[in-house]
Amino acid sequence: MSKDHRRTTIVDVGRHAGVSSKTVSRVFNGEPHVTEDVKRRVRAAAEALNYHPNMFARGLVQRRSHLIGLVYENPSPSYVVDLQMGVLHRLRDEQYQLVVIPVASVAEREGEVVGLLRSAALDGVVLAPPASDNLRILEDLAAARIQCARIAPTRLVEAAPSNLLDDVTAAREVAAHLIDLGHRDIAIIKGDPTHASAEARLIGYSQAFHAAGLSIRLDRIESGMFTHESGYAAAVRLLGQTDRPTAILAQNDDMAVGALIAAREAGLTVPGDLSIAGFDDSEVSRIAWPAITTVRQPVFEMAVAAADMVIAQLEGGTVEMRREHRHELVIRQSTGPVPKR
Amino acid sequence: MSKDHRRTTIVDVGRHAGVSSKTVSRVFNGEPHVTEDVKRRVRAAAEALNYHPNMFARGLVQRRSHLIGLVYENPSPSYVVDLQMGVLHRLRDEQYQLVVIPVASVAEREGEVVGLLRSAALDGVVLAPPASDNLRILEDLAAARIQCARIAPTRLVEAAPSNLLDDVTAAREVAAHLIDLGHRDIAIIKGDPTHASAEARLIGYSQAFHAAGLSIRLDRIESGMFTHESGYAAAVRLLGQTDRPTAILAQNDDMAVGALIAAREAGLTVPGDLSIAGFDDSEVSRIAWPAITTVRQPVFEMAVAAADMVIAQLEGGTVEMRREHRHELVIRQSTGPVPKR
DNA sequence: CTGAAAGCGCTAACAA
DNA sequence: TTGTTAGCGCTTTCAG
Repeated sequence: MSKDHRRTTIVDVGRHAGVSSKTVSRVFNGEPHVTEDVKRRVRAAAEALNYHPNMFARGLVQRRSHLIGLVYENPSPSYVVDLQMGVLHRLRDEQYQLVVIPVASVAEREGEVVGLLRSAALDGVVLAPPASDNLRILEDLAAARIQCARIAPTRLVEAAPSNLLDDVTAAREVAAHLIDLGHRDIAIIKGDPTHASAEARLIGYSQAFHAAGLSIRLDRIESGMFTHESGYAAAVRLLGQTDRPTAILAQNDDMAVGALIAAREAGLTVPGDLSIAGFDDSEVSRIAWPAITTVRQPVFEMAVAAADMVIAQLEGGTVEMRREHRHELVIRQSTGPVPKR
Repeated sequence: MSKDHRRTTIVDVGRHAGVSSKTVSRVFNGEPHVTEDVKRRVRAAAEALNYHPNMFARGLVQRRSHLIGLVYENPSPSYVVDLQMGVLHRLRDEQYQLVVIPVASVAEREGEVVGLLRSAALDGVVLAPPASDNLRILEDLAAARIQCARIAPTRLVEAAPSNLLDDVTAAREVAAHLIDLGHRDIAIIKGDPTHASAEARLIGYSQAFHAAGLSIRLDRIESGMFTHESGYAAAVRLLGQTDRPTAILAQNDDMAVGALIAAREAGLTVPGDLSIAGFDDSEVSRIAWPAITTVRQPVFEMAVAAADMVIAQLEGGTVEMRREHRHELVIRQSTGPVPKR
């Protein structure tokens, strides 16, 4: 009755079409040396029998799953969305599917990550920060022969195909923008310290400060985690002080929005009383009011390029080992001249 | 040299541990009747040989990929994020991976969807709207023996495990809220008409209008696509008229935010000159300024429950066939009393 | 241009 | 408690 009647296989299709199973295989793999007539008959038979190739059997011999992973940590939803959309954009109309691999804390479980990828039989992965900077993961990946491409790594750039971004310069530019507006007392909300970009951006800020002859005050640096809430909390701490800064540099847009809300609750107008700048140019920076001054990071484009690099490796084409992406200062309404005393 | 030296298999592990391959298989599958000592030896051997099970071989005999798909259309990023986070939350620490299957237009390619799932060898899928309402897809899924669970379907509720939401009542409640505030001229921005919820919400609105003795004006209904931009465009059309409405009901939060921006550009204050309400309670509704009055749709919880239903089917447990989820009117700052003449 | 045989790495069913 | 045998459905040789 409910006996699991065997799925239809290439053998069935072959019999139905009057050819051998191997010929059916040839047709389905687009191999040459098959008569048009045979092709047609095989296709018709497959259609009639509702045949669908079995990925396991195929994968077992070819060692290919046609699955590509995207490894990321979770902090900023808007960043993750851009990332995914980029990879999916490149994968569209391509014979690959995307498996999402969120990792709670790459730093804490670097040893397990590749095991996970391996057990999912992924052909390749796109590594977003901070996994893209993790040496252990790169090594394990190589050992497991899983192809990869990296998004915004900050070191070991030659180790694997990389999509680079000049975080330091970008950070310097936003900071310089605030300084140009006359700000001298600028606070910083740092991102998750396990992400190398947190350090890189801090360096960029400090270069701008230095160039303007400003000294960096450590008590003006608060730590966040790239999340909305952490940005809010950090801003509350900064604005609670009696001598509050006149501007805040947040290391991403989500934290900048958090700071914006904290400022609003503290009765401060932005940018009248306080200027706020973010980083990323994610959707929230445009939706917020006032819209947030930020640095555009071409996340979508980097994700497209990374997916492209993975596919190129898989298909054996020529692989671009590094690609530089350009940032861009985006001045919106959240930054303005320093308030007069 | 670069000869692809054979991967290590259970046979190798068995030899190394002095047992048969079947015993190794037993250990790796946690089957009973294996001595502790043997287990230990096998584990050690596997470790020493850096053995990793081959998913293809396993899948070939067990017919299981341990892959679960999430099928959705693309309109609202915040909705998709909640959806994914919910499914991933349930899958965490579970032996399943998530494959994301964005479909540009379910209506246009309903015939291809299941073929796609099939070729990715998915064990089960979570269907988000509008796929969750698509009969053809449900049928194909059944034929392909792919388990599924649905998010917010509006019909054929018995056809497959469903997570239900009372869209009509929810819509009626937001509309009633505006009417209570004194609004009599309320415009509507509809969502994508291929999503059944667009119709359901419109009906809810109209019931509230009717109960208040208001007639629904067709020229006050604009069509959007659930996207930010479409909401903006629709609002521009509505506000361009000389006798503009005093309130707007947008069928989701992204479109509400679009309307908010259009209002701002038109020099209108919200809610002073114009009230705006959304739908979903997605993150943007909280971030926007003023924060948007909306109806909370427990997307995350529905996604968790749907993933749970899929897993239950896969593991052969008892499967909940329907689960009702509660909405909640969330009043924020974007709605207020009707402006005085 | 097409087919036959062998085997990918694993587990189900049975035997010992 | 452990091992043996026989495939799962496909592709890779190698012959015809």
